[in-house]
Amino acid sequence: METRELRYFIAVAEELHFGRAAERLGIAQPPLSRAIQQLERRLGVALLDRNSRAVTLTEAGSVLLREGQAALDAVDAADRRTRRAALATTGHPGLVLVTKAGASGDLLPKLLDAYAAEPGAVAVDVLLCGPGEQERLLRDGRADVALLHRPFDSTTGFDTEELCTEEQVVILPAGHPLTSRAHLRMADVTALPGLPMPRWPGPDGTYPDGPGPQVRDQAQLLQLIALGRASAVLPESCRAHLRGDLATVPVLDAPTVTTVIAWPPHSRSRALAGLVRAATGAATRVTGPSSGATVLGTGRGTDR
Amino acid sequence: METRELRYFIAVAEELHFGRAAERLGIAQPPLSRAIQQLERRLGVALLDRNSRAVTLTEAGSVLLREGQAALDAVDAADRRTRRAALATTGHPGLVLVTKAGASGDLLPKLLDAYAAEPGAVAVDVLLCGPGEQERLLRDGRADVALLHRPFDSTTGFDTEELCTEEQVVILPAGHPLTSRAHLRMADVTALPGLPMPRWPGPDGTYPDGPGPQVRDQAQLLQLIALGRASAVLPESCRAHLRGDLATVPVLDAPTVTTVIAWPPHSRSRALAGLVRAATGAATRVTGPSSGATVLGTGRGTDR
DNA sequence: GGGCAGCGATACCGCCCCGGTATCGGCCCA
DNA sequence: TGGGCCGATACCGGGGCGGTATCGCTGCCC
Repeated sequence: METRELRYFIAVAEELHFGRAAERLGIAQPPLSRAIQQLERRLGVALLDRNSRAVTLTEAGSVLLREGQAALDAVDAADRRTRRAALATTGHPGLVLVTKAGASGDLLPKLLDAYAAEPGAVAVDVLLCGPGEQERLLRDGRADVALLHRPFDSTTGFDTEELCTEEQVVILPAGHPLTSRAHLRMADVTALPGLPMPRWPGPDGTYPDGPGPQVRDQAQLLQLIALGRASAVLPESCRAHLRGDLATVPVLDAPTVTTVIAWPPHSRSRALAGLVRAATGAATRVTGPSSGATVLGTGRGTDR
Repeated sequence: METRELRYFIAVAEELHFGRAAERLGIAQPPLSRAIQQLERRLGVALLDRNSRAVTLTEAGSVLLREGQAALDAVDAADRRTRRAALATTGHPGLVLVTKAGASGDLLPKLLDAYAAEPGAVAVDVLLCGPGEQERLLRDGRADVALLHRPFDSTTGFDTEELCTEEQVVILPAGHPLTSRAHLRMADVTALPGLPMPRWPGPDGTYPDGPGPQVRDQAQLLQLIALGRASAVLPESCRAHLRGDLATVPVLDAPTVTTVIAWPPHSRSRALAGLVRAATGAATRVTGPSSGATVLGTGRGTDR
């Protein structure tokens, strides 16, 4: 199976329309029809049902859609990481680290400084993105390593190393009555009158229905809170860079947030290994030597 | 980048010899040379150093070797799983479960029975393989789901669900002096005179240097132990089907073995989800409802 | 109900690219 | 210095890819 065939099939499977898929691919419709037929013939599998007037996926077709997307991501990753590895010897962007905008406020600079101080360190580009986008970037090679936050981000499919854990606090407008309290519970803050929790976009970029303002990043969120239009529960480290018109109160029963460093399990480059080592070192220095940073490697036993 | 180019490059990168790589690929050498040159030109990256008389990988080349192998595995997986999905509607092998030969003696039949009893269950093929092979099979689509045993198997890159945990025992020839002991420690069994631990093949199929007989599977191992040529530490569940000429003694400080069910994180087919559900159910019934089987899903939070 | 529009399939054609054979050029070794 | 090994180059033939033109089918609408 060639990647060209996969790209073609995925375009048709997503559009469910040969004409639009061909346009998206920048080719004419007849070669696309023929390519899909060839793919089906070579696989010996019907991928699409063409009851004229409607194209639908068969069971096998939806399997190929999911698996093919993963495969194309892997091919893209190979391309991008190879290019980056070549540039790293002469130019700059040796590694790309991705994290959510606004998160890990003080950990990230410490981590970067610690790695930069290592011998043989390469330049690290930092990529900031919205929630839920990191996994995709890591999978298709636009990033090499990510800072993820359990339990909000899924870490499945990646190697991870824990860096630190923290409690969460609720962010409120300065002067809000609840800011006088020493601590709160989730039940106190989930349905604050006039201060709904915001809505974040899903993986497809659309917003779920419901109350609360739509936000894309943390800056938007904080501004809305300062305006008295929303509230939010965030890891306590966000207090370090908070604006003066906001206040925080610990939330006792909010889930603990664990920051982990994550990377694709097969790509154990020298540069990446160094960054991970620097990260765990920096984290132990932040949180104290006895917490954070699990050291147990991922080595296979010599046994069964 | 086309999969043909990737296959060609990987062949050359592994052989480090254009002639042999071409032979392995079933083509002549000149088209192969040209294809690699085109690939390098299109990427704008030198992948190989040809100091006549020796071909070596550049830094970028070794990145492409690793990433390309992962990408080709993903493409192969897409191919195989699509074919299997199509056959499942009419024919037999709906899911392929892989586990190490000899392991999970009583859990596996319970799991299969529990799943077969579910409505809409598809046929499950069971594939037995040697240690360390399961991850590869899962990655390239020859299997859909695996039973892995931490800490021996690496679970990185997969979604997992814990099924059960067990202590380990040492397997000795019946009549060995130590069999009279109620329990032992690792220090007692690592260097038994005349009964060395066996050597298992590495990922590349070769055996590490050192003492001890070479074994490929559990049957070979048990026969060697019965002959008084080896000893081994295995999970206690292996006692269920042990031959009469072998004896076991618990090893108190051997690492606890956790059996997990693992699958590629992106392939959440209906059939697979059913099998995982049946597996966790069967495991809770085996180990008691309060242990085993973590229920916490991998869902992304709506928050960041 | 017949014309029409939309959509995928088919037919045919030209060109590029892949793979093959023959050969060259450099290097090590005898 | 000649021979052998190995990768690169030159050149050729065929298959496949992509393009245009057209067909066949099916709802829809006047």
